[in-house]
Amino acid sequence: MKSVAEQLEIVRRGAEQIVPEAELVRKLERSVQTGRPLRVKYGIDPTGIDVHLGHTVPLRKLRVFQELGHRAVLIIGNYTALVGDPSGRDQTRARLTPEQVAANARDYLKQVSKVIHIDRAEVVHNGDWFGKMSFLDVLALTSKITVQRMLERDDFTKRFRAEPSIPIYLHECLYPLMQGHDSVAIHADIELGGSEQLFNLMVGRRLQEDAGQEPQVCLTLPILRGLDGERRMGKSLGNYVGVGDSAYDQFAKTMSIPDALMREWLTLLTDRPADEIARLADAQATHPREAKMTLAGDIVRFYHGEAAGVEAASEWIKRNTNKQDPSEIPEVSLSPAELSDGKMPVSKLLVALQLAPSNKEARRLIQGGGVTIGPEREKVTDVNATATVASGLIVRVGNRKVVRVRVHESSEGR
RNA sequence: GGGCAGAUGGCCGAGCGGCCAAUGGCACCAGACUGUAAAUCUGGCGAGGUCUCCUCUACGCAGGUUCGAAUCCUGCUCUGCCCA
Repeated sequence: MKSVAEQLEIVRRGAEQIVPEAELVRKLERSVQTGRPLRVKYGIDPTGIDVHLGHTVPLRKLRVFQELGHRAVLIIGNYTALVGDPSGRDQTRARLTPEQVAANARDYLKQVSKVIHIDRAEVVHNGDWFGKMSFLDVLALTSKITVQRMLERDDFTKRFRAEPSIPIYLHECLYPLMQGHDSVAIHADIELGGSEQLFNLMVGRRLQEDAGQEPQVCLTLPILRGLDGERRMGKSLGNYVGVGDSAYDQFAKTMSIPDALMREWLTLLTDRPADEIARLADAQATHPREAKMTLAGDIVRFYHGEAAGVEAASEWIKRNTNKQDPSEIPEVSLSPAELSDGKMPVSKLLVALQLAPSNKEARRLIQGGGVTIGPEREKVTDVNATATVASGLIVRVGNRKVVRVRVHESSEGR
């Protein structure tokens, strides 16, 4: 086991706040002396499907604790998911049905296992204890916190003060209590969370103290900003890189982030040491494109392995720097019945190939000069143009969407 | 329970009887530039068509007034504020 000082340094990396840090030191000291690992809690609510890089920031920290010999306790918030955490939101979350939650939870675990050592983690569902609570138990829990305290929460305050104010439902106020109670249930030593979670984490401390437990240390991590470099990474914002994305997608998406975001991503998503990150993030020392490729490579390697990282990089160069067609062009089948005399209007072709959502949109794309056809990349300029269509014909919209046509040989339905 | 205000396209937000598929901003798509970065510029941004024009659907829901409604009236649903 590493020394307290060493552990502290590793744990601190990228962390936003550790409250109170002195207690963390004490817990680590005791752990080193007794050889007993700390219980590090991280909870997720199975509300969506895609785990993205934003989620991996705390998950990576959890992994770090595992590698230092501590115990990861992963809480699947199957019960809290029914409430919906208001944190970091300015709106009420949609509530899910228990069936959806169960399905999501399974999916989550699979994805999460790409980041943490799942076989060494303790996985618990908070429905196990919340499902058994009586109304009296709930009342006891709610009597532990005042409305005033609840309103201290930044997001509640904002919603309360907004003009016109945004509704805050009572069940949302229960969320922090539930999350806090989880800490009591599992005897957490440390709880990880995004920086917007601080309030919830602190409630955990309070409830643990109340229950006669040693309160947990709260470790918050910055909220990762998404591809747009502005807003937090999120599925609903469409600015995310999923851990389940293909190697190429992860690479390409990472390459599209604003330069200003690189330092943040390097710090939170890679294991590179601080001095190296400083060098990579300095445009004088490293060409930003090279730095970004290093970052993208790191990310892809983590999820897809060494070979995939190299391949994604060369594919990216091929497509973007050299402006060539991708190595693998998806094929789309076309029935001969759609052709007349082996031809069809280009606008309809785009719709049939699902390169445009509607005929109208297809025409706009042609007008905009975004449509090219064939190996010579002949630009289609006439909205009413007709193309001779045969298997193997390559159709492009913009620089990203490319499709190869395949015309069925037989007109038999299949 | 009562009073007042509000609900408009992915979001914000104008319009307040015809010229409204609805000003503007954001987001998004395509083009130029480029490092698929940023910034900037151009065009587009409900759907269908025989596509310089026509048709359909749409301004919370359901009715009504009118030659004509996002705009007026009635009821309903939801939200905020105030009072009880």
